Amino acid sequence: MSEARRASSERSGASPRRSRAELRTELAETTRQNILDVATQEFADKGLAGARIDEIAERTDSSKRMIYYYFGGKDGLYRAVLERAYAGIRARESEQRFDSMGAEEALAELVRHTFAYHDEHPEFVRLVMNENILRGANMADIEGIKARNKRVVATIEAILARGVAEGIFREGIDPLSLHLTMSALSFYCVSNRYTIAAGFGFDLGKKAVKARRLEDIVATVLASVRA
Amino acid sequence: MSEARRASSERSGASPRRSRAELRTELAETTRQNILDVATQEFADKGLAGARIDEIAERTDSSKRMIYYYFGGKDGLYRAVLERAYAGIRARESEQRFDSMGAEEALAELVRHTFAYHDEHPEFVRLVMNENILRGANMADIEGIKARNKRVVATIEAILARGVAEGIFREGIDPLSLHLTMSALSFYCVSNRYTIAAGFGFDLGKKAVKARRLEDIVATVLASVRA
Amino acid sequence: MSEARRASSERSGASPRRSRAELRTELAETTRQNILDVATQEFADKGLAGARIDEIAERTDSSKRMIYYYFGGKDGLYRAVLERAYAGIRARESEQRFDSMGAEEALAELVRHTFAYHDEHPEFVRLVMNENILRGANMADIEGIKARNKRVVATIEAILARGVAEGIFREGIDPLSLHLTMSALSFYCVSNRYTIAAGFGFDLGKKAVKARRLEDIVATVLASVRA
Amino acid sequence: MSEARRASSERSGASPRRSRAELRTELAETTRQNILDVATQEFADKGLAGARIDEIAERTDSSKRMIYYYFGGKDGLYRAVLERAYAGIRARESEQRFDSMGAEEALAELVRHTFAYHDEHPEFVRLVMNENILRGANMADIEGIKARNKRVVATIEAILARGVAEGIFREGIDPLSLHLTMSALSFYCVSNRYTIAAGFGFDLGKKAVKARRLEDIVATVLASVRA
DNA sequence: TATGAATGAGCCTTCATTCAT
DNA sequence: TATGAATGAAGGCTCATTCAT
Repeated sequence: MSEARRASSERSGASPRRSRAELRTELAETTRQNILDVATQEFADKGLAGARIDEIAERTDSSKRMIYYYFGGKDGLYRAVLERAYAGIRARESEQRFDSMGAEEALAELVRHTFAYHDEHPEFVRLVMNENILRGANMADIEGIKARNKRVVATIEAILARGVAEGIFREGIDPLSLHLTMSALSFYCVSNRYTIAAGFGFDLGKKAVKARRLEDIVATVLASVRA
Repeated sequence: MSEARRASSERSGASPRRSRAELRTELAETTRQNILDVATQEFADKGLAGARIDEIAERTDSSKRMIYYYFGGKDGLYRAVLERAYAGIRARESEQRFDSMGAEEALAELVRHTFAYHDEHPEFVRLVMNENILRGANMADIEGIKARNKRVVATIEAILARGVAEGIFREGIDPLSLHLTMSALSFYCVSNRYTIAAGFGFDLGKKAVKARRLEDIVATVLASVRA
Repeated sequence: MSEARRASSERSGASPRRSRAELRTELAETTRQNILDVATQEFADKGLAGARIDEIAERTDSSKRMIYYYFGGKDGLYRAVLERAYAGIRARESEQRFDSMGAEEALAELVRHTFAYHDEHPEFVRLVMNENILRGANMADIEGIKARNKRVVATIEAILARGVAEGIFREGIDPLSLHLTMSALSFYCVSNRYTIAAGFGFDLGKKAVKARRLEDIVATVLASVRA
Repeated sequence: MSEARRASSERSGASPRRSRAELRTELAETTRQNILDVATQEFADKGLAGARIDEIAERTDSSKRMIYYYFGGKDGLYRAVLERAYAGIRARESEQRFDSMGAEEALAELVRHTFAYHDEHPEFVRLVMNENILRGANMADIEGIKARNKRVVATIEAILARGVAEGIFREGIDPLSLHLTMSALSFYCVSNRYTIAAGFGFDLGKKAVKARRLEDIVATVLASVRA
């Protein structure tokens, strides 16, 4: 049993008896996820145009035929990868709760969380970069993305409202604009890591460098909203 | 007369008499620049892997063979394009003078200038995105890039110092970190325009939207340095 | 049915039932051999640099793509061709038995056999010529070639020993040197056929001319070893 | 002044006064010879198909244009190279005199001379190999080659006749066949040097190995004619 | 479902050769 | 005569995709 399949089994638990149909479905799902895992790495690494179906297939536990069987082709696979990547960030963010904190603390936490997500998921960042290279050609196919984003903006809006009520935030701040600021500052640290390193000798891959930068980002965001 | 050739003629002036060798050299330079112009668009549009030599050649005033004659191959052409793109931003920034303004005004101007450069040169932004996809593989070949960046950081440092002297800026602000903030906020508006549009229904391609966003960015940067 | 496929069928015999995998493997082997057949002719005809992959592919029962699938590229194909050519001469020579004859008769037979092999396999001769033009760049990759040659030299050594025992051969003859003499005289008749024809009006392609030349070669070799 | 041109000047002597036309002719001849020198190396090294006009031009004291001016193209250059190579061996052999020696000594000398020429002119050997790969396509264009060869055969014939008169050689030996034997044994040591080295671990590039082989060849040839 | 074999279109590159000054 | 620039044809190779068993 391959590592991927074992991991999948554990994930799904080892319920003693399942029907054949169930097992088949689970196997198929395992195969799908395994392909998506590999494809995510490849597309994130080299972009859509640079990735190779053959290479993806080879690093998979299954075969090239399965890619076509499950995803129809390279583009379909890419779309599935992109969709799952967006689903990932959605899942995570929905877990977060900022209601119990003060507005400033909540906003700082949100910045830290945003930064961390980008930092821990460079493959997501790189997929988004690639999708922008493609001028967002596949974004329409992704369901629920606007809904999720609205929730994020609403979260920010709520925090801003609390801050205004607390008398510590300015009024009239556009929550979407603030979201873009937070995203831009987080995204850029990952997306442009290599040209920054080459251009400034400033390596954002290093933990300490990253931590310092994060604190500057938090300070910047907070400063931008303070009354 | 193609745009490229006209540009070249203007560049060289209209000196009444030139030697054969000079004319030949100029013609060659015209060809080179024309190829670079087209290649810049293509690489910016589709990335290194996605661009097609055939397509570049076709849109050129010369032929595919000339690309190999002057640039050795696809990679060589890409490197030349990247290098010229960085040379462009360097040339422009060196023209700027902020000495005559007050610190706050100077910083605001610098932000606006940075934003404008990115906005007016999406091909530069996209080339940098692509180069980051390639993990900066070709950055080492670009001369003078660190020197230019040091100058930019020095400019910021000077403004910060003036602001501290004027009593309006905080002390201890890292000029490189501030530069990254300014760059990130400007870069992101161009680089992630498409996923932002699809994800938020927020079109940063529109003039008014862009202007509003710029003012938020200026405000954010200023807020981050104020005493 | 193409010649290559028929040959393959005969080789594999006509066992009534085979598994799918076996059939697939056999089909693949047929394709491989067919490509090698055609490529052998082309490389022998025009050398490595002069041969054209397109032309080879066209004369094949399969396609250009398959050449890359099985052999990786032009060089890989050339190496496979060279290896099979050497394997061919090895297979044939191992069949020969000279033990039952007198030493002189055995040596004469060996010369005739060597001559005949070169005569009947001009493509082998021309491949070896080409490989020498390449300064033996691909010889290292060919397995078993030294072992085979040692056997050939050992055969000669045995014949020489018998001849000495019979009192008809001189002592102290180097078997490798004698092998080179036999090879040179045989090889040259094929390798230099065209310049000999043009230079002397002496056509070694004609049967009678060839036969006369062979007898001179046999006589020369025998004379060189006689006591 | 390039090395080649200087060498040429010295060769032609430094006669105090020459007309412009003479000088121009000499310069042209120098250019021609320089191109031929370089082309000989390249064609001998890589064969007609493997040699590159660009590379030849680059290693020349003049330019690519001159190759086309003087030789019409790649094929014309190749033919000129081949012709000059044959002219070279002709020039050298005509210097030889064997009349003053005994028949056996003369024959041995002729063998040694033949061997030495091949050994010292591997580029000639390799050009002939290549020409045979081309099936002698360019041999018809070479003038005087048959005449030269007749002279060589006549020389052998004369030596054989003397040997018969001396009572030491057999009657009825075909001088052309003997010439082929001598040529084959000499040619093969150079032409097949690389496959011999790889196949037998026997390096005919080494002086001592070569000398031993030469003595075997001399012995073989003499044995083949002895009464 | 799964696998190795096969495919055709198209990509990057190179070549011998000619042009323009 | 000489030189750098230019060219079209073709060469080697790779890609995403489909077939056959």
